[in-house]
Amino acid sequence: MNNISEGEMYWWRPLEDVEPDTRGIILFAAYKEIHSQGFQAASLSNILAHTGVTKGALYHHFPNKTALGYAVIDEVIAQRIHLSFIQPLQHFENPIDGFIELIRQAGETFSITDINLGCPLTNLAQEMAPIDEGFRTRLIEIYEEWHQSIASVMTEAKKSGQIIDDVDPYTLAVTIVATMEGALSAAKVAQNLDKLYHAGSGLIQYLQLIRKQQ
Amino acid sequence: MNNISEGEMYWWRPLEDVEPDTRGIILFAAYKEIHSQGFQAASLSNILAHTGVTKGALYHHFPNKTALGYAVIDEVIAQRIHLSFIQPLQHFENPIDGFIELIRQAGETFSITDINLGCPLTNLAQEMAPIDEGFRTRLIEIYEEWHQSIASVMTEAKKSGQIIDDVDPYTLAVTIVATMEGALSAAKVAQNLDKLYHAGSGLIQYLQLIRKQQ
DNA sequence: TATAAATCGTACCGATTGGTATGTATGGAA
DNA sequence: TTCCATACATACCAATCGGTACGATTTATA
Repeated sequence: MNNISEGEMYWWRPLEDVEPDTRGIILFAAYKEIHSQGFQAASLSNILAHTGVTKGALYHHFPNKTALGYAVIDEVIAQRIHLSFIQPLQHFENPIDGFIELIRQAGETFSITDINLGCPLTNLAQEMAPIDEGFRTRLIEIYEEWHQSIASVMTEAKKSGQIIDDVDPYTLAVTIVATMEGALSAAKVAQNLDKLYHAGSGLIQYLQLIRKQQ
Repeated sequence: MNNISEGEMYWWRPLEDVEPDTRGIILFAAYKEIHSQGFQAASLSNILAHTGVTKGALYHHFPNKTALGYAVIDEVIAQRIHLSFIQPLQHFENPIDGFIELIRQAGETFSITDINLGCPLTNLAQEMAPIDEGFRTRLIEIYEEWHQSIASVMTEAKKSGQIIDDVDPYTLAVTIVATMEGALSAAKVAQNLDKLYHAGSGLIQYLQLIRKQQ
């Protein structure tokens, strides 16, 4: 019931403790570098310096910087969004309660480091969507899956009479994600959690208001 | 009432038709370059190539690239946010109706170019807030003014019994801005206006629900 | 008109960038 | 043992970056 296992929300931490091969080392170092610096400002030299891997190894596993960026999305970011925000939806018995709990947990689980770095998905989307179509298609795919997952949960909730009739599930899904991302964005700029709490409780109020009273 | 004069919403267009001096030419070219490329990726050479101004002129008016970026915020972006989003609030006689109209007009006024480029405030905030404190302080100042303006309007609306009691004006303000920015962000990635409409109507529904029925 | 200050133009610089060329070490298949 | 692909390591490259030095020219002031 609405549980998120500990630590999954932390964006910069490795998800698994298996000893990674060279490719995996590069990939996660690139993820961290891109997350903190952005893709364009991400320096291959920095990645190599942090890992001890040489440039020859990097260009053996990835044809160029762009391909490395694509791999980071496909093999790191997509997985994290799925694990932290999409999978938990499936365990909701009541989506309104579930979302409220999800938002509350996010407020508690996010560290100030996470806030300052921002959501890796939003960061990359904002930076790279207008510039590179390969990035954009990969990123909208993640967003679309997220939207659809929320929408389907809300459709079920509507059928079972948990939320009021004049709510379009997909519209609600897009709105929820937009507000959550806007909240994280505001917190990132302010460098504290207050804005996150405010926008979070505003979103919770919205959710409470669309709940059908019986 | 609730009118936004035409064109003000368009982000890349000059606001006034006065013949600008060299400094003004550089400033607006820098604004466009930064808006489309981001600050770090913004190339001084590009700005010079687009304007015909030489590097000597640029470094006569601005000590370095960072100072140019600060000036763009102080003298271009702040003005635009104020004109497009803060000033219109003052003419609301009913803030709920006003906001709904503001959102509707935004949906009609924004061009696809505006959407693809994204909100200049959000773009800079996301990119530069974690990196440069000078950028960050300038940007949160704009956000804070925006939040406070909405909050004060909502406080009045609450006093006059237009919105329900269990609404905190400042919380509402942060939520509205977060949702609007998240909506623009989503539309930017999707490169179409659908997501903007969805998140917009979701926000409108929220505003309708906090309206006090009499 | 003389002088100083403001406003540029041009040429150059060191640093960093992503990318490449080429060498070497290793491990399994024939 | 021979062979060959995989997996690196090292050295180098052209391009671009922000920034500076300094000369030239225009404008304001006295």
